[in-house]
Amino acid sequence: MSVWDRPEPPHPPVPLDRGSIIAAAIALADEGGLAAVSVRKVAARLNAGPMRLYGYISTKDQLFDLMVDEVYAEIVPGERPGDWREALRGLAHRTRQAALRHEWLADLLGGRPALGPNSLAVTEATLAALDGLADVDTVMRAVETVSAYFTGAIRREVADLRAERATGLSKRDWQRASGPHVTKMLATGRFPALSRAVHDGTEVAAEVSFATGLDWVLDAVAAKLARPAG
Amino acid sequence: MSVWDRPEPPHPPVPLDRGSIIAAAIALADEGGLAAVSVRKVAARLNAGPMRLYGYISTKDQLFDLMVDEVYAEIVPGERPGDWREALRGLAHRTRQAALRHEWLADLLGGRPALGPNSLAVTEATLAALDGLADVDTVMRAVETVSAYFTGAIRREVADLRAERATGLSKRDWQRASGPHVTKMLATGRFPALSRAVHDGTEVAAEVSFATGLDWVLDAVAAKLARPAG
DNA sequence: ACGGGCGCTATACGGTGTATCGCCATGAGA
DNA sequence: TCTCATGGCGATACACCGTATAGCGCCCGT
Repeated sequence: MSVWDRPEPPHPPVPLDRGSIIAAAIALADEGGLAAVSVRKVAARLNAGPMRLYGYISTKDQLFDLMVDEVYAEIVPGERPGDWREALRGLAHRTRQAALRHEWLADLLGGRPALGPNSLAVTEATLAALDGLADVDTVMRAVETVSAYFTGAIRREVADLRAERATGLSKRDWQRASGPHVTKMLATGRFPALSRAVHDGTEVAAEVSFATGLDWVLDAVAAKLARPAG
Repeated sequence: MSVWDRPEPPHPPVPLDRGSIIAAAIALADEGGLAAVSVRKVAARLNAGPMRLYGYISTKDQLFDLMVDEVYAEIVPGERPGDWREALRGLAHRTRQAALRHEWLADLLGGRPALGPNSLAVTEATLAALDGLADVDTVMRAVETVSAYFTGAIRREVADLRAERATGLSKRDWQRASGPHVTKMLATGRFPALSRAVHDGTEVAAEVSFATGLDWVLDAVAAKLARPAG
C-alpha cells in the first residue's frame, strides 16, 4: 500500500472564507448564468458540504448581493476623471463592460439597493465628481437619471444578446427569416409603423446605440447643471 | 345520505384556457410576488393538477412572458396622444403605474425581449406617434433611450420601495436611525460626498423624481428630433 | 488531562419544474 | 349500437433546490 492509497484527510481541504465563496459563485454564474448558482454547487466547487457555507453567508440572496458588490470593484474609477461628463460616461461604460463580462449582472442590476462597500465607493466617486456644480438635489437627480438610463439600456442589450444567441439570428434578420411568431404578427398589417421601422432601420452596433443614448442624456444633464432651477 | 355527501364529479371542474391560467398566475404574483408563482400553486388555484397546465403552456418562463404581455394590455394608450412628447410621457407613466399595481413587473421589465401582441401594440403606437418627425434611426434611438430610462427608474423605485417596507424606514431616515451597516460605513468618513448628499438632500416623492428625470430625457430627445444629425 | 465551545457534517423537510406513463372518456366508424 | 382509436388529463416519479436541526469531533483554554 503506497502513500497514494492513503485516504485524504477528510476535513480541512481549504480554509474557506467569504471571499472564496463569492469567487466560486461568480465563476459558476459566469459559466452557466445565475440559474447555475446553487448553494450546493458553490459548496461542491470548494470541496465542502452545502451547510458549511451558512457559517459565512446567511442566505442565498445575500450571496447574490455579495456577488454584485464584488463586481462593483471592477467599476470603481481608476483615476480621477477630467470632468463630470467624463465621470458619468466612464461609469456607464464600465458598468456596461462589467455586465458583458458577467452577464448575470444584468439580471441583478437595479433589483436591490446596492449598499456594499464597493457600490458605495462608486457612488462616492460619482458624487464627488459632480460636487459643487449645482445644488445637492440637482446633482442627485442627475446621477439617478443617468444611472436609470444605463441600467435599463444594459438590461435590454443583454436580453437581446441572449435572444440572438438562442435563435442564432441577429435581431435584424430575425423576423423575415423564421422568427416564428413575430413574422406572422408583422404580416397581419396591424403594425405598420413597426414594420417600417424594422424594414427601413439601420442595424447599428449595440455599443454605438448605447453611447448615443448616453450622450443624449448627458446633454440633458449638462443643460440642467447649468441652470439648477431648470 | 344527502346530496351534500355525494362526491364531487372528479374531473371537469372548469374548462380552463390560457387566459385563466395567466389570470391566476397574475393574482398569485400580485399577492405574494413572483416567488409565489409556482406551477403547482397556479394549478391548485384552478382546481387542476399541476401537469394539466402543460397542455396550455410549454414552460414556466413562457408563463412569465405571457403575464408580462397581459399587463402590457394596461399600458396600451387609450386615445391618440396630442404630440410625440405626450405619447412618450404617457407611455412612461402608464408603465410605472402598471408596475406599482403589479410590483413583480419590475423584476421582469427588460429581462427579455417583449414580443407578445400587447407589447407589440404598445411599440406600434409609440412609433406611430413619432413617425415622420425624424429619420427612422433617430426615432428608434429616441424610443430606446426613453424606454431605457423609465425601465431603469421603475426598477430602482420598486427596489427602494421594497427596502423601505422591509426595514420600516424611509430611505432618508434610514441611516441615522439604525440602518445597521450603512451608518457605520458613512461614519468611517470614507464617503464624504455621499454623506453630504444624504445629509443635505431633500426627500422628494418618487413620482416627482421619476417625472423630473423623464422630462430631462424628453428635453434631450426634443433637441435631437429637431436636428436629426445631432 | 480535561471540559466546553464551535465549526462542521449528516440528515431531513417541504418545496420546485417537468418527463413519463397509463387511464378513461369521448367521438368516429362499422 | 357496439367497438376501437385518440387525446386530454391525472398520478407518479426524478432530480434538484434552500435551509432548519441536531449531533459529532476537534481544538483551545485552563
